[in-house]
Amino acid sequence: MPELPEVETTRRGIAPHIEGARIKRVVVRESRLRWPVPPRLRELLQGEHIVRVARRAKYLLLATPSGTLIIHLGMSGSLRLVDSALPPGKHDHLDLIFDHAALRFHDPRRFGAILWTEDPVENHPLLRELGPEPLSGSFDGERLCQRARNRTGPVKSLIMDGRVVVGVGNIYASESLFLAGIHPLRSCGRISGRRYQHLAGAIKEVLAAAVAAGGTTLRDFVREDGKPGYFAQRLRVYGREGKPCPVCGTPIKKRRISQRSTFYCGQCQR
DNA sequence: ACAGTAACCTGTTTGC
DNA sequence: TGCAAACAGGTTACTG
Repeated sequence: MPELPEVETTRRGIAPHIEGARIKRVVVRESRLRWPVPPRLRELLQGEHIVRVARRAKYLLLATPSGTLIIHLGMSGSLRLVDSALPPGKHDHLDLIFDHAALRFHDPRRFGAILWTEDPVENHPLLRELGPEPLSGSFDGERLCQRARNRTGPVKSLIMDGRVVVGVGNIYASESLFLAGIHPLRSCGRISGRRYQHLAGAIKEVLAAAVAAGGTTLRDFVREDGKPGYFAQRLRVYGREGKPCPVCGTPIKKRRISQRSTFYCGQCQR
């Protein structure tokens, strides 16, 4: 589910409600997520207050004075702000209960994660090797070009590699390549520097537009208030197999590239 | 060192 | 209609 725009949408939704708020209680109903929820999380968080809600790649970082709660939404996770009296539903695995509301973590597939660290969060093993933020100045065509050297394999895999650039998942990879006019199967080494600049620009453009629309809801992504994101209506190729390319009308193709469905226009993308 | 892929889960859709 | 297989937005850990 959630790629960078969905995680950023969630961050923006919850931050104003929980920054500065004190955690009254922690309820863990299911600790078997991607990794076990830390057994001592209740004691660690009880009475702490949230200093800041940040995001790195697809990780949400809830900073407290004693450490940082790291939340990943996996494929099917979402966070909602609810009345703490609202009875939990199926797959509502964890609540952080504040005075005025509860932050509720919901994740049917349990690929998500909730972790705790007391070290500087950027040193955490999961965050340490990550590439630049796509919407920051440290990501550009030159970086893509550099990381494409000595690399074989399709360009789609390059832009989905978190060590190259973070936040680009399966939907936005297809969308960015369409916008840049590059075929997803094109080999990394067979793309000019100029085209890599276009691609970097396309990634920024697509992600920024998706953030502005509140993310993409395909089936189960919801924002903190339970509403969907509206970028699905603006997808040009993803999920549109057989439908006309919005630019040239040629039917959109679908292929599997390293086990992931990939959508593109065989006419516009070379 | 790198690239490809199996594995982690549940729910929904597709195909026979 | 029913059942099984395929597939779904992510990422690590393994294999070769």
